[in-house]
Amino acid sequence: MAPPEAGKVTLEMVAAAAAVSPSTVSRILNGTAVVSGDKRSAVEEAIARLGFVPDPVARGLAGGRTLSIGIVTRTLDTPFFGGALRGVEEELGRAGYSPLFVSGHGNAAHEARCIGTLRSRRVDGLIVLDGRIGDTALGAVAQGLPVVVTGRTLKAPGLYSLHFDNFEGGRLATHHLLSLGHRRIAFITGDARHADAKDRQRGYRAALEAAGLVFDPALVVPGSYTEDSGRMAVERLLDSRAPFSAIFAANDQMAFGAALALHRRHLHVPGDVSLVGFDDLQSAVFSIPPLSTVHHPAYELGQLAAGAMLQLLAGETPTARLPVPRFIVRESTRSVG
Amino acid sequence: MAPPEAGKVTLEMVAAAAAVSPSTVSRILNGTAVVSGDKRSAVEEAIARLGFVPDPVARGLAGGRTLSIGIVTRTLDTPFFGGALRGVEEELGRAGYSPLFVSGHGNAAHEARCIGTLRSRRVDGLIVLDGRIGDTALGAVAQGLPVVVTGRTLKAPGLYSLHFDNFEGGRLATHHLLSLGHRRIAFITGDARHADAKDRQRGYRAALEAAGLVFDPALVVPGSYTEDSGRMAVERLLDSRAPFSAIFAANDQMAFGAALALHRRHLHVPGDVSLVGFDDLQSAVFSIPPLSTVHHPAYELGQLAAGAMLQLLAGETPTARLPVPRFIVRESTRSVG
DNA sequence: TTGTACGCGTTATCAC
DNA sequence: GTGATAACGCGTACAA
Repeated sequence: MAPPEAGKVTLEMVAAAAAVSPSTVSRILNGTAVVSGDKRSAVEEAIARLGFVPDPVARGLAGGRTLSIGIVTRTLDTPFFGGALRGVEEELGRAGYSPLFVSGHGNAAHEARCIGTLRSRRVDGLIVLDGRIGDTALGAVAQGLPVVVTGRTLKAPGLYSLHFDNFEGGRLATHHLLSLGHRRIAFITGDARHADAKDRQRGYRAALEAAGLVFDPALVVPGSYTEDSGRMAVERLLDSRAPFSAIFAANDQMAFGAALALHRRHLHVPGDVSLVGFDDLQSAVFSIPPLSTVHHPAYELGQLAAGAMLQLLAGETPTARLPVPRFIVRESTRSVG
Repeated sequence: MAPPEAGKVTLEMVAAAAAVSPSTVSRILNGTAVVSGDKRSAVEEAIARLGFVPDPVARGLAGGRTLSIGIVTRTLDTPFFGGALRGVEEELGRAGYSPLFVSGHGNAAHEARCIGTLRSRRVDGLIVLDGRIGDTALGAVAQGLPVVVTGRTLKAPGLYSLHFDNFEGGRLATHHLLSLGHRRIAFITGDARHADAKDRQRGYRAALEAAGLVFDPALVVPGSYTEDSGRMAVERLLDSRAPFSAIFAANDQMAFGAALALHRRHLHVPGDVSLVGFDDLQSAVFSIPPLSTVHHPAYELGQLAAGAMLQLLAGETPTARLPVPRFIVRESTRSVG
C-alpha cells in the first residue's frame, strides 16, 4: 500500500534511497541505456517503496515526452465522436498517455488555432478525427509531430491515415434499398465540406447507376448531419411533391429527424417509406422502428487511431486498418409493395 | 501576420528585444506587480512582434499554473455528459484553460486513480461531474486544489458544489403523470449507487404520497441508465403482470429503451401507456413520439461548473446556481381515458 | 556501466 | 519599480 498522496517524491530522492545517481534512475525509467542488474533492482525497490511517480510536466520541459497526445475532433457531444473519444481514451490510458481533447467546431481556422494550443502544450502526438484542416497544413504539422488522421487518405512522413470506406458504405445502403425493389430513393446529404459526406453521396449515386437508374437531382436534399437538418430535409422533400419510396440519410442523426418528419405527416416507416441511415449509433437499435444502417465502428476507430499513434511513437509503422462497411438490417426498411 | 510556427520564441527573447529583464516580462504577463507604462508598452510590442506565446509546460514546472484543469466524468460518450463536456470546454477555452477529460467508468477506485494522474499532471483545478468518489476523499483533494463538484451538496474550503434538484425533478415528472389522472405509475430506477438516481426516486415517491397514493414496490423496476436496461425493465414489468398506465424512467436513455419494449409488445405510447423521462436530451425531441421529460441543462451545467472553477482560481467565491427543474410536455403522455 | 553538470522556459525571492 | 539568481523535476550530453 503505497502512500496515496505523500508530499512529492522526486527522482532525486529515489536516487538517494538507492544510493545511485539521478541519471541512473532516469535511465532505468526510460530504458535509455543498459544498467547492471543489482543497481536496477535497488532502484526499482526504492521506486516501489517510496511510491515515486515521474512528473510529466518536468519531463516535458526537459525535452522528453509529456505523455499527452492531442485529439482534435469535429464535435465533443455527438454520439459518433463520443464513442470514438472513449476508444481513444481507453487505448491511450493503457499506455500511460493522457488525451487532450479539443473540438474544432467544424471550423478550419478554429481547428488550426487548437492545434497551435496543443503544440504549445507539447503534446507528443496529434490525432485528427475527421478534421477540416487542409492536407498540406497537416503535412507540415506532421513534420515535427507524429500525426494520425481519419477521414482522409494521405501519405506523408510521420503521418498515418486511417480511412473508412464511406463510398462503399453509401453504396451498400443504397444497394440494400435497391434490392428491396425501391427505384425512387431520396438522399439527405451531410455537410458537403466534409469528405465523408461527399463519399457517401458518391456511393449513393454509383449504386443507382450500377442499377441502371438515372440520377434525379430532385431527390437529393441537403442536410448538415444534425437531427433537425434531417427533419427539415424531409419536409422540403415532401413539399416538393417529388415521388419517392425510400430515404437514405447520410447519417443516423438525420435519419432520426427524417423519421420524425415522416411521422408528423402520418407516413409510416417502413410501411409507407423505407429509411436507412449511416453510422449505426447505439441509439439506432432503440429508435422506433429500429433503424437499418451502415455500421461505422466509432469506438473501434478511436481505439485504432490511438493504437496507431502509440506505434508511431514507438518508431514502428502502423498497420491498423478499419473494417470494411457492413450494412445492418433492422426494421426500417421493407420491399416495395 | 505573426510567424505561424517560427522556432520557439521564449520569454527571454522578448525581454532582450524590449531591453528589460525576464522578470519584468513575467510580471506583465501575470500581473504580479506594477510596472511602468513605457516598459510595459515596449514589452507588449515585442510580444506582439515576435508572436510570443508562454509555454504552459515551463509555467507549470516553475510552480506557476499549468492552465489546465482536470475533469472527471462518469462517461465520455453519453449524450448528457457529452453536452456537459462541451460546456466545460467552451467556458474554459474562453479563459485560456485547457480541459483534461477522463472518465471514471462509474468506478470509485478507477476514479481515484484518475484523480491521482490528474494531480501528477499538475492541473490547476478539478471538476468532478457526478463522480463516485467519497465526500471525505474529495474534501481531502480540495485542500490542495480548487474543486468543483456536481451531483452532491458538500461544503468544504476550496470546494464548490453545483447541485441540480433531482428530487424536485422526480417530483415534477410524477406530478405531471398524476395530474393526467394516472394512478398506477411505474418507475424505472437509475443506478442506485448514484445520489441523483436515488433523489429522482425519492421525488417519485414523494409525489405519490402527496397525492394520497400508497407506494407499490411492484411498480418499481431497477435500471442502470442505459437504453437496454430500460428495455429490460419494461419487459420485466410486463411479465410481472402488475397493472400500470404510465412509466417514469429515471433518465431519457432508459425511456427510449422502454419505448422500444412497449412497441415490441404492441403497446402504444401514449395511447396505451404514458411515458416520461428525465434529462431532456437533444434526441428526446426527435424520438417517436417526442418524449415528455424533465429538462436537465447539460451544456449549462458544464458552463457553470467551469465558470465556478474560474472564479475559485481567481480567489473569488462562486455564486452560480443551476436553474430549477422544469417539466417539458411533449407527446409521450396523455390523460387516462 | 555510471556519475556530473547543465539546460528546458518560467516564476518566486530576494536584493537594489 | 526592476533586475539578478535560484529553484521547479527531469533528460542527456559529456566525462570518468
